[in-house]
Amino acid sequence: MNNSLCPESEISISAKKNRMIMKELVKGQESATQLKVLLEKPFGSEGSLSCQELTANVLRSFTQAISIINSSSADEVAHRSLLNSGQNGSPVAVSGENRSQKGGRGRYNRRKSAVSWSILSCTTDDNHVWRKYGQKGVLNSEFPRSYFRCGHKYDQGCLAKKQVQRDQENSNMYRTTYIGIHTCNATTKATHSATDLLNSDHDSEVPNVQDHHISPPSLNIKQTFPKENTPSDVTDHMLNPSMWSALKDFEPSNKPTIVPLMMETDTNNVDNVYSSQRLDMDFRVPSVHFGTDFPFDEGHFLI
DNA sequence: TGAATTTGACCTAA
DNA sequence: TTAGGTCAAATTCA
Repeated sequence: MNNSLCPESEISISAKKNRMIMKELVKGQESATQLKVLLEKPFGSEGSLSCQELTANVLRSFTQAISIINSSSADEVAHRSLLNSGQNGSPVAVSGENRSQKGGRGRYNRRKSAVSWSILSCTTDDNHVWRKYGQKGVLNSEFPRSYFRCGHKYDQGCLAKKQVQRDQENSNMYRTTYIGIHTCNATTKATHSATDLLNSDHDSEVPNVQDHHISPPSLNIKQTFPKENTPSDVTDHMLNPSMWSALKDFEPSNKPTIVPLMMETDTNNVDNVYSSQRLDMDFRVPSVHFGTDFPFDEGHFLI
């Protein structure tokens, strides 16, 4: 079996992924624009889509874009793993194997081995089907943390998970941490959203924000990469700067221009965050790692 | 009655 | 030792 990749195929796949990423980002932009229009309307005005639906669309577009970006990374890691396994490949402990006989429970791998990012939002809807598998109280937080796995874990082997917790500072908001990438191809709306589940707590006095439209939608997305991903690993899969140039130049009718704003970078260069402040929305775009030849000194985008 | 959620016990990593 | 994450039996829901 030949593991080597044809350079032409790589270019083709990369171009295709770039188009897919662009498509998702444009969809997110359109939803965000609709959201802006909706917010500027007098309260109670009818809209084609609700605030929550638009927020979910924006989130889904970015999630999909992240998935596409990181699928390249995952492919590369898997490829490297394959190559390395022939030399010094050591078996990785998998949850469920070598379990102790005590209650059928055993060791799980708690290492942060998948890409993760968190968002702060007034809704937890993201058009994925989630199954709740646990809830725990968290130290120094009055709100419990709920644990969800993808509803397609067993039928499609999707390992995506998320953790949802009410924000300590603003109990109307939910801090959702996504762990791992959806490998399932279904984005069917869950019959019961995570928000519903969280709001179903009997002792909860926080109203259901989905029903009351209390606060303007706010998304705060912060993406982190596993520590195994060195900066060089990450930059191997960065977006081509030309794509961002194209994105910057993309200006459909009635759509605001994308403008680079400020960039937040931490010292490890594995947890970069790009954000934008626009209108009354604090809207953070999942971090994307650029090469040193990236044309912008600043990396936030006004959508 | 099957599917989904809740919840306490169990386990790992720090 | 302990906080956080997961399991799985019990419970609830449709």
